[in-house]
Amino acid sequence: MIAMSNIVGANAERSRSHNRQVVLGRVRAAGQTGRAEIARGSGLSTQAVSNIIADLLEDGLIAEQGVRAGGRGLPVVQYGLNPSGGYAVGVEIRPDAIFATVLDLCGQALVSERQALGAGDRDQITADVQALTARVTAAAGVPHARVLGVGIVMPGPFGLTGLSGSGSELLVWQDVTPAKWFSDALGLPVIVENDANAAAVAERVSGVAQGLETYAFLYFGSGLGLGIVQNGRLIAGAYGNAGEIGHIPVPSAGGIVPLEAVVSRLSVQEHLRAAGVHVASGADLEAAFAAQLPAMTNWLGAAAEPLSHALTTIENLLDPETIILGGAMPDVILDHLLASVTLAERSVSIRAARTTPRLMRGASGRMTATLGAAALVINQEFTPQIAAAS
Amino acid sequence: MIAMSNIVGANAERSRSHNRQVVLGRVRAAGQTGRAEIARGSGLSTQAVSNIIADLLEDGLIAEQGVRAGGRGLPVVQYGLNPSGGYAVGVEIRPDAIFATVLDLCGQALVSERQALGAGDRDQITADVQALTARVTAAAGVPHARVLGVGIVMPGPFGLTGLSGSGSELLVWQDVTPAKWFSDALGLPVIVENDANAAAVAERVSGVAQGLETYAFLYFGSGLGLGIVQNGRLIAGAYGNAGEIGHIPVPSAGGIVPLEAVVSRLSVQEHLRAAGVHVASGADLEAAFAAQLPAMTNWLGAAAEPLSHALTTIENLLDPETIILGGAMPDVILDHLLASVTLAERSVSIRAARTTPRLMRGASGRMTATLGAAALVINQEFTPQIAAAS
DNA sequence: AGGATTAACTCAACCTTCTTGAGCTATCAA
DNA sequence: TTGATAGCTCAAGAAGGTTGAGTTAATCCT
Repeated sequence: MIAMSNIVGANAERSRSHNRQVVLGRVRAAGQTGRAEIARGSGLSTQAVSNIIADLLEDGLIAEQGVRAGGRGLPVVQYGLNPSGGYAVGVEIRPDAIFATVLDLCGQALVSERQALGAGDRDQITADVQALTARVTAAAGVPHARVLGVGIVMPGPFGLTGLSGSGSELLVWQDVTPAKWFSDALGLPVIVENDANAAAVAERVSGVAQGLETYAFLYFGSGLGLGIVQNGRLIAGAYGNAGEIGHIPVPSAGGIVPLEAVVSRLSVQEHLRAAGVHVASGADLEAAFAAQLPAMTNWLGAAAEPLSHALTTIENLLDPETIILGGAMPDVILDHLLASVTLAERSVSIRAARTTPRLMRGASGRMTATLGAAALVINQEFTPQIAAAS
Repeated sequence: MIAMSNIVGANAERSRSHNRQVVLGRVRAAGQTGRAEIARGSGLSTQAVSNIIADLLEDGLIAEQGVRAGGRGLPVVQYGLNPSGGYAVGVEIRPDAIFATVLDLCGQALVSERQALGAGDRDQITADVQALTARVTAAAGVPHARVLGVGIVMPGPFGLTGLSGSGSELLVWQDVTPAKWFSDALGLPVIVENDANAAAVAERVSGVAQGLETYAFLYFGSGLGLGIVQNGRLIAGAYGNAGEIGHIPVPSAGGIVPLEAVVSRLSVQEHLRAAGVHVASGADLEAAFAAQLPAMTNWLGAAAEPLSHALTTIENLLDPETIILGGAMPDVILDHLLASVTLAERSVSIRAARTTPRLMRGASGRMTATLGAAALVINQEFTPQIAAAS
């Protein structure tokens, strides 16, 4: 009668899988660590950790990294992640092209490729994704058995919502679950997410959010999205469309507009076009910024206030450790926005013992969504699954 | 080196506890159900479910509720929650008084009491909470062994933040974890939350959010708070202060103000006071509304737009199944607000197949936070814990 | 009406995984 | 050199879920 989320019971096998991820997660978090330390931190017995370590060594996911003497007692045999123990493929499907990349277990990018997208029909896209996946794994010299999975990024929102039309290219997927579809086509586990969520996870796997469990990523795509991470997990919303921050109302020039009407790549492009400047690429934007074109300066000035309001809203609604800005916007422009916003003086994010800044720029650059697609897979290796919705 | 959330490894015992909660959760969700149905839904074997059912029967948490024939095969032996199998105490600490209530396992309130609060020092409060807890359980005739735990509600935000001063009475707790403190004092498991979060859970246990997994509760307290539930779990933020929606900037009368400056109980009280009307209680507010005092009408008119913007923000950031309005505000006023807001025409919450309204009024009335305190305990019985932060 | 089919549930043996406690070993401190 | 400390392994044990055969009570079909 009442729907229930797909929470699943535990058994010995699932416990082991869960514990494997717990152990792997602690190895990653610590950098280098020994059995006893993991056992203390995870609530498992030393013996259990020992057995799992043996498993992980055999699978090549971790490697012995010397011995730490330091204190009293038997020295610690240390283990760390083995970057070549597993790889993830990230695929980003944009309207005009597909990007793909390969990440190792430590989040290092090995190769990245781009392929123009022809007709937008589903079978063609599927074939292109298959071909590109094969190409990047071959180029990286990664054996198929070592590929942990494929992350795929498509712009949201998902399903039929009041925002459809802005995400219209998604309509071709509506009779099948994209993750299932691609998993069948590729013969690998597949995770599908929107660009903002992927970008958020990218920063956790190899960017400025390493070690953070709760934060938000404000992603400049065609519009504006927010990837929300709480306790290391993405907040999806009831229908997978959480984080559509582009549509929140903000004050601008005396009126109220959707945030992405004044803070987004499309918005700056239109602003420049109205002034007779045509920008197509990120380089064009960077040039316009460097030249201090009045249209660019105006746009930046107009963006600061609505952006500040959005940041205040994020801070007070989500209480993140930090907010990260990134995506398809040149770093210099992101830095300028970072410097020009006013962070609220009344906010739950003001605390004496802060260790991270309230606002940061993402480290992954323009490929952040593609990297994030792969990072979703890597991140899942470290994120225990029992009791989590799938 | 990198902090890690307290995710814990699984073992046989913890698996059993997890599975118990899964089974109990399914019994609750279904109302009445049999072993095989639970097994199918939970990924456990019939035998495992059978053993757990036997446990739950012995503990009195469920009871046999007849047999369902219907289809082919052996008729289903059905089980449902046994309301008298377990109870939860809810305590709400307000600046001037303490409220307490007892809820049975089905979320039914048995007794509620109030006690004036004298000096605000910690030991006095603790003694008062102890006394009141003993009083309500005695009044409800609940044996100590059947009390599952105590939920305690104190106004947020927690810790030292940029909002301190508004929640200054919390400062007395800062050298000790309140949950640990009260747990030691009461000899029972204790959950501490803020009022908005408790109210959100109250609606899930016995209000309009039954069966919902992802929603938000906009709580009128002294200020304004938002309880955010995702997949049946509260979103706390990095420091437990998520949902401080009162501080998000909204447009009002041409300017930008914090939401709770125009939409909150304090705001309406000040608005009326400025017009010479003194309101102290909810009944006073109701009278002012019934009398259609101009000050009240003005306030309602002025509240609609900022509230609408806040709702649009919630919808697009969190993609909830619904947003619930409730708390310390008379139902008639909440209903008026519900009717007067304009829900955005561009929102991820617009979908063809909606089964719940986008906006609802809470069912728990003015005691919602106290009930919610107890509901936190009840809710925990049904929420699997492995892999969840504590 | 009566056998076939279906589905829920139980029983008992088995399997996986974690825990426990004894024992070994390498380091530091006295 | 000896004792204390702490990491780690070994082997036995315990907890709990799974499996497959068997029982029971309905409906379906001839």
